[in-house]
Amino acid sequence: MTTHLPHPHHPDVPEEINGLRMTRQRQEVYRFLLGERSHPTANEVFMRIKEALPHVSLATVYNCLEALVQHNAIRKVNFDREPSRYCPNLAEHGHFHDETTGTIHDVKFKPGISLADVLDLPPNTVIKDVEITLRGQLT
Amino acid sequence: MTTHLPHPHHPDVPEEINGLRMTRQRQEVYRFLLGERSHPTANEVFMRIKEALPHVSLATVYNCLEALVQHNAIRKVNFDREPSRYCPNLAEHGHFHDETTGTIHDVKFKPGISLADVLDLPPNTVIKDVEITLRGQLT
DNA sequence: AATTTAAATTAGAATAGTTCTTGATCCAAT
DNA sequence: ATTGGATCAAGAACTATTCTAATTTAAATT
Repeated sequence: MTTHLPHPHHPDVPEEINGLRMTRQRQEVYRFLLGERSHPTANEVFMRIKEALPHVSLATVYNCLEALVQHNAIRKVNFDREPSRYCPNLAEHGHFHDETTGTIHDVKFKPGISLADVLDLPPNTVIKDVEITLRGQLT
Repeated sequence: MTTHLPHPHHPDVPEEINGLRMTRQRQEVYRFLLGERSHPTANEVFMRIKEALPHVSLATVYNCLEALVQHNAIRKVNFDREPSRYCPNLAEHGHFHDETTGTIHDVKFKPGISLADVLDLPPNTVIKDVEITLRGQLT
């Protein structure tokens, strides 16, 4: 089944991102993530965009998220084996998981610091992706 | 069903680790991990220790691994949402995932470096656990 | 040494996030 | 308008892990 909804113009979301055609569903997913700092799960995205697209399916949300990740529009973030979360912050950063509240906060690097300065990497290593996760409490 | 196997003395594995009684199953799991640098999954541990304990169950392997993690005898390591892997290296270190071969290498910090020197942590943050994952290629 | 009690183990069922399948629908280009 | 490839929807399938219930083991006590 399809939505048969009009395809309104969303001036804040372009027609295309890094070569990915922005369908109505992808727009809603992306637009919601842009306004969220809470690193929502696929299911949370699903629940939220159903308000705008009542017939959207969870599989489509997964498809949209995966497409956006593949085209470097968003990042997928994992904590242990909890449900994956999605993050529109493309700058290199880590994630602090506050165990008291369950909330997740982006953590920036101090200016001028690169991971290679810190880690004893094997020679001839090409790093394509870095993930830094911190767990603890805000007191 | 039970093994009815004798409980041989393994001089390289103590009777107790950090207050955790080392049953035969826990000994086999722990001993195998100590000799492995490949960060095996629960299933890989299971397949391997079946040679010594033919009647061991996968649930028991999960129980043993969890008990060892809880008592700080080993570490649980996650890459995205792939099956969890287990690591006997207790020193603070990261993991480099070589995408070409699929192998995982421990990565040490450069001496004298602490994460707090590198990250812009919010004030009043108590860090209980850090996980650093790198993905890339060895050329 | 027998009894009691708690912990550990096992086998299989249950769970949950994610992926897959299939058919329908949309969209761009002819 | 038609065609062909991409996208979507609904639900089934998959899989790593956890849970349940029953059994067995080990430790503590008599």
